[in-house]
Parts: sequence; structure tokens; C-alpha cells
Amino acid sequence: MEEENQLVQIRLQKLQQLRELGLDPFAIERYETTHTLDAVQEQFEALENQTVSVAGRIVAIRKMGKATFAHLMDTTGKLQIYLKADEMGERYDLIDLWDLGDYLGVKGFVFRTRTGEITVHVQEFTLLAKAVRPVPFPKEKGDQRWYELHDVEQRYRQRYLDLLLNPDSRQRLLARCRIVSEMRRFLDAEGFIEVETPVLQPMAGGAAARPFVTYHNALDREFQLRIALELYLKRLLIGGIDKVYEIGRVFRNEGISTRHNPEFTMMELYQAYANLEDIMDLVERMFRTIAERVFGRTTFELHGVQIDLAKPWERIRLMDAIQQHTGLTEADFETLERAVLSAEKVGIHVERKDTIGGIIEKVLEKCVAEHLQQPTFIYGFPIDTSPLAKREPNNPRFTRRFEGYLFGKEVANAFSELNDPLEQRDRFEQQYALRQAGDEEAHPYDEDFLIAMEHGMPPAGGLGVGIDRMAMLLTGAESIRDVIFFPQMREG
RNA sequence: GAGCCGGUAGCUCAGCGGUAGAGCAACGGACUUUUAAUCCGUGGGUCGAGGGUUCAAAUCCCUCCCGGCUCACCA
Repeated sequence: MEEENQLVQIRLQKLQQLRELGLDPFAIERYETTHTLDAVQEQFEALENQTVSVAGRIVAIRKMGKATFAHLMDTTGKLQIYLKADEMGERYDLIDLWDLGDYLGVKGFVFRTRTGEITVHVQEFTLLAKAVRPVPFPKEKGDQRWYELHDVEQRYRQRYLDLLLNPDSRQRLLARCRIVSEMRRFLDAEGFIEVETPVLQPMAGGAAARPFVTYHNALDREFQLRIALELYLKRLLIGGIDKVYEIGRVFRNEGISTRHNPEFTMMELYQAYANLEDIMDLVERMFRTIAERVFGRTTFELHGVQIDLAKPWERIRLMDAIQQHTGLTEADFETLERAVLSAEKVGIHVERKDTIGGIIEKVLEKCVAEHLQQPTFIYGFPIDTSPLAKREPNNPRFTRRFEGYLFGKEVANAFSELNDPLEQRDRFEQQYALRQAGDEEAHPYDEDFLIAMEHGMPPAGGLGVGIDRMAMLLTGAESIRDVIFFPQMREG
């Protein structure tokens, strides 16, 4: 702590004075409260003139000589308190040792002031903890606030300040928590079992991404941090857990942007005996239920676009969507040469490592996605970018895979899962060839997983949802950092 | 990785070659129902870091650090 900071010095001196008076706030362990701050407001009729005991942080003080008003804040809200000098005796002078940000417990009776504000008339108080560093609480009047914490860097690095000072940030981040919690509740009610699978993996698979690598001393070997949940959840499906899901952190060693954080949260689920259409229905139900429970509505607006999650999602075949928005047809992607030409025709830069499927997905991202504002399932993904999905029976270049889009952004990815171990082996071999050709993000060849599948995997539908992006879309966040409490930052 | 913008008091910002400013917060004083309380007064800064140009740099130039946005990369 920088000793020279005058504001800190003054607060430390106040702490010292409190200690000399035998009122060390940091010696306090508990404080008995009867009500939360919003409960006092809500139950005013019953509580008027009754004694209550409440606690919170001091967020405003107005001392007017022999009378003082202050506001306390807790998780639930704010409440005004009132102190009178002639009732407090010499204890009244202790108010001078309070600062914004300190924690205060008070006991007193509830009344309404002349101007109508519900207030606790304090008879006893205890300073419960001191903020020795200033907390810049803003001035407030109604919904207006002055001098908020604007500095974006500080809001991310010192999120506790952002949460205290910016109600919008607080609501957005708490909404994310509730989305996760309601997703659990929904899936549990649907009969899914929640599990936990390894984060440290010998070989991170299940997605196309570069992993973080770490080292285990005792085993003297490297491990990778997982990039997806898929392959271990499928092992559990093989193990007889017919409806299984996990909500967990995955790690991808890639760039940071407004839509990418190196660690983010995925929900993946697998349901035996279910196919792609069953999963589409599940996604519709899940998004609708979460919206209703977290936000109390199914309509959302972003950048002027309105959507309603109570309505069924549109279902469009990928190649039809591409044709609709670019005029390119399936024949235009028949061979790699034609696919490259077609992509360049619509202004897409193709890399050497791109496969036909990779090019098709680029066309989807660059030319089609922005048009998928309304809830939409795009299905029929190319085989070479979907090595874990079943083939379409009459169109073997494509798979039984869909992505769900909201506001032009992908929020869900699902397949009828490939359960043929012979074909899975072939698919891994194709990925291996891509890797040999220089594609660092090709799926790894996971022999242990193949052996598991050879023991028999049921037909199943699977789903992955990026929780962070889902939270962004439902809360209208522009950056993924606004829905992650502690986003990744460079060393400051 | 590239381009643009930014970093000045605890917070929000102004100043953009001539001795560092405002509001809020803090400190002292007045004030017994205030609520952006009010009124009077006071203190507070390595102007992101380092180098350069200049009689003189927060200000101009260079390098670096941190952040934001856009693009690239990436589910």
C-alpha cells in the first residue's frame, strides 16, 4: 500500500482511533441482522415503528450538524438510516470515523421521513469493517448517477469496484450466473445427470483448437488443458449414463478479442437414442425456459432486431442458406479448386490448409451468419469439419450436424453423434492427415476414445452451448469481458 | 499481428510549448428530517515509463508498457 496516499493515511488513522477506543472493526466476527435492506422497504407496513437490525456498506453520508443521514447497501438494495445527536450522546462523534465503503450494522426503529423515504432511526450501531482505501461511490438521485467508474481497464481488473459502483455491470454479471443456474435446473428436470470430467488431459480433443500445455511433475509428462468436453462425456454415454451433461471451463490457446477469452464456459450434453431433431427441440425449450426464468420474458432486442424465443426456430439447410445469400450452389463446392474460386468470388480469403468444408464454413461465417438474426438452426455441415458427427444417409459429403444462431451469432452446435468406431477411426485418420499437412488445429487421433467406442456407443444426439456468448446475446453485452467476472488481461 | 484512439488528484474529466486545473471525494468549520444536502475554508499530482528537441515539455518527436475500438487470426 502506497504510504504516501493521503486518503489512505487518513483512513488508517481513523482505524487506529477506533482501536484505541476499543472498537476495532476488524475484531468483529458476526452481526445479527433481522432483515435485508430491501426487506425493510418491502415490509414497511408491518415494520413501521418496529425495531430492526440491518447491515451494509456505507455508500453515502449526509451529516447536518446534530443530525446525520446515511445510506447502506447490501446485496439486495439500499436503505437510509438516521441518527440524532441528542439520542446518541458521545457515540455521535464516532460518525466522524466513518468513511464511504465501511461496513456498518445498525439497530433501530423503522419510520418514514418527512420526504417519504423509508428509514431506520438508529439507536445502536457498530462499525463492522473499515475500507482503508477509498471506494469511489458516486452521487445518486433516483436512477441518475454521477461520476461512475468508467475506466474500462479498472472495471475489468478491479471487478469488485465495478460490481459495487455500476448497477448495469452487476445486473449483467448476475444474469449470467442465473442463466447457468437455470440451465442446470432445466437439464436436471429433463433427467440429465451432471458430471465432472478431467480438465487435465493427455490429449485435448473434441474440437479444432490449440490447447494450453502444462506439466505434471510426479508423472514426468505433459498434459493439455481441455478444449472441449465431448470425448469424456461420450465415454460416459458408453458407460451407460444415457442423459449426461457438464457445464465446465474449457481453454483455447488463441487470440483475445471482444468475443474470445482464453478460458470460457461450455455446456455439453449427450442423450442416448435421440437424434438431431430431438436436440433442436431441446434447444428451443431450453432457451425459452431460461429466458422466462431469468428475464421473465422471451423477447429480446439487439441492435434494433427483435426476436422471440417463444417461437420455433427456423430450420435451414446450410447449402440452401449459402445459395440464398450468395447464389453459390452445392456444385460450386464440388472440388477444392471450384470451392476456392467460389470463395474468392464472394471476397473470402482462402488459406492453403483450408478443406472444402472449411471453405464452406467460411462462407457461412462471412456471408450468411449476419442474416441469421432470428433464431435459426443451420443444418447439414460438411463432413471434413465435422469428424464426430454422423453422415447424412443420402448425402455423404455432409453430416447430421446443426448450429443454432441468434442475432447472427452462433450459440449452439449439435450432432447426431457418430457411433461407428470403424468410421470414427477413418475420420481421425483424415484429421491426422490434415495435421501432418500443417493444420495445428485438426482434431487429434484419440486411440483411447476409439477403444471406448468399439465397446459400443448408443445412437445419440449431442449439444454444445457457449455459455459466455449465450449470456452476451441475452444481456446485450458488446464484449465477452462484460459477462466474465475476471476476464483475461495482460499483466498490469 | 496491423491501423486508429486513449493513459493528468481517490473517481470523472479539462488543459495540448511559458510556474499543473475543475467537479465530486477528503480534511477543518456552520447546520437536529436530509437525500447530487447546503454554505465558508484547506490540503492533495514523478501529468503511464524511458529517452530526445527546446531557454522552457503534461503539451512536440522516438521507443516501450497498459487499455479500448476496428480488422486479421480464432468457435
